[in-house]
Amino acid sequence: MSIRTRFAPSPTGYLHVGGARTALYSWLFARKHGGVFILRIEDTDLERSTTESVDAILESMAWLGLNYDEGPFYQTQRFARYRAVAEQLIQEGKAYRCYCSKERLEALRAEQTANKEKPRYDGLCRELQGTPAADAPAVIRFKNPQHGEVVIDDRIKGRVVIKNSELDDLIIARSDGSPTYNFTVVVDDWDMQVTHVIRGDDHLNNTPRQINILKALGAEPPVYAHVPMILGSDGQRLSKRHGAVSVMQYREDGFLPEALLNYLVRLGWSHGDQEIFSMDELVDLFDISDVNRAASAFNTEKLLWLNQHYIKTGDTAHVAQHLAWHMQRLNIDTSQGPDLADVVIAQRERCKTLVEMAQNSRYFYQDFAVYDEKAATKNLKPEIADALADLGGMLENLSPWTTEAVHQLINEVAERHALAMGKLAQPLRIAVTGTAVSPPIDATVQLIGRQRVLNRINKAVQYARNLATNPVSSLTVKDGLT
RNA sequence: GUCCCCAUCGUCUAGAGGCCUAGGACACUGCCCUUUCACGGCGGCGACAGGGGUUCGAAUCCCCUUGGGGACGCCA
Repeated sequence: MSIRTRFAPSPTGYLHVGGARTALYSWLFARKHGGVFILRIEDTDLERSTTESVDAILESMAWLGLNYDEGPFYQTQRFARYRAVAEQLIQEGKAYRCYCSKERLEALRAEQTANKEKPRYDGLCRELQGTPAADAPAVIRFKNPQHGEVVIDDRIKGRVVIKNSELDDLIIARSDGSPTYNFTVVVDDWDMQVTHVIRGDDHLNNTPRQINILKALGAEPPVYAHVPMILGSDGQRLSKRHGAVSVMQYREDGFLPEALLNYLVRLGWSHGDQEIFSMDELVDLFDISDVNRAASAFNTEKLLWLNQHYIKTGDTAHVAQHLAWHMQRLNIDTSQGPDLADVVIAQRERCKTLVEMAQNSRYFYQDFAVYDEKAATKNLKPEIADALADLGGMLENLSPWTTEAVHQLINEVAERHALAMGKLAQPLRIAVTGTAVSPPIDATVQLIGRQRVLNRINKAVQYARNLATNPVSSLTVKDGLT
């Protein structure tokens, strides 16, 4: 029998990193065994489910590259099926209608809590004889076994035993007829022939109930693997106050999907000392039973390091493609200027995120109106004006326009003016980029292009000379640059 | 409160009784490289939660304590 796994998010929000990791583990496990990966949308909570959330989840999965073989299936489209199974359970005496009011249940819970007991349904309607008014509102409860125990041979947690006396008769259908989570999961995993349920360990407690229902249906329970949760950097449950938690937020913050994936897979799983994994390697090396049992804290610093690694070593065209998305978000038109792949090559060693790269690459495509004040004051002094002007003149006729030629020219001009390389390079950097930080100056000049460089040098010469007579008002370049 | 799960550097982890005076990675930090910022190279700092057992020998097995996390809904 071939392996079938599923990822079953509820569309009540975006896809967060914990869900993404669970999806990744399920996906990897299916791929490793040549199995099937199913996507199922658990939208039975009509109040909180939204189509926006569905879209966000689908978009996140696509961005991560976690493709599914079947689905997405929507539980809201399977209500008839759940209803039929619930009726069948009633017919077989394995479930019953419960007429207890919410008020009664609340009072029961309050009493049990006061007595320091675990709040549970007391089974009042379990043995109810005869039917109250036909239209009396009723929920359907599953008749959970009252004795014995349930054994889960979890692939991650190991053997977990729960006494049936700890469980109660859970509601499988609400009074409006809609099915509840623990029931839909069971019916779906059964119908979809899921062989391995890989999910967050917050569901470990639900598992014995689900196994009991499965058994009542005469179904063979799947193999379970409960993956530990991801905590925030402070060891607390991950939430918005920890910063980014949604997959799409990481996209917006300038992360590459392969970096996020690599980070997530290593959170709770490892293969010796190896840190960097390609997806192909993961499909080969990953095994769900190697996942750690303990929860782990999300650490953005390490993600950043991985991101930079992939920016630095990835295929430039690939990185450029992702960079283009960010350039567009910053409204930077990249049609007039250097090839983005060349910008990636120039910038890749000094950026941890693509947002950083995009922001620091503006000057390749757009003119700037002001200099970084500190840098300009320090470097664009009157005494450098002549050398800069000289360099501008030389650049005007430089041929060929290559990084090497630019480099050589800067050296020559520096020498002619008795300046150390850096004494000319830094003013030039401010002149052409407006800031004190950029890729190597020769490559920067080459990429910006001759015309823009000449214009900017002219402005800088003006600025530097002006500084001598009017140090305060000349802090900005008034006319702007072309 | 009851039940369930968990416990190695700040963080992610290696470790499946002797190979461990506990290894790697991120972060931090010292030096080198260097036209800026970086990249890179070589070092440093830094952990087996505590207590009992079992054993010739325990980070590794067992028990207790402590500390985290989860579940206990007509949410999923």
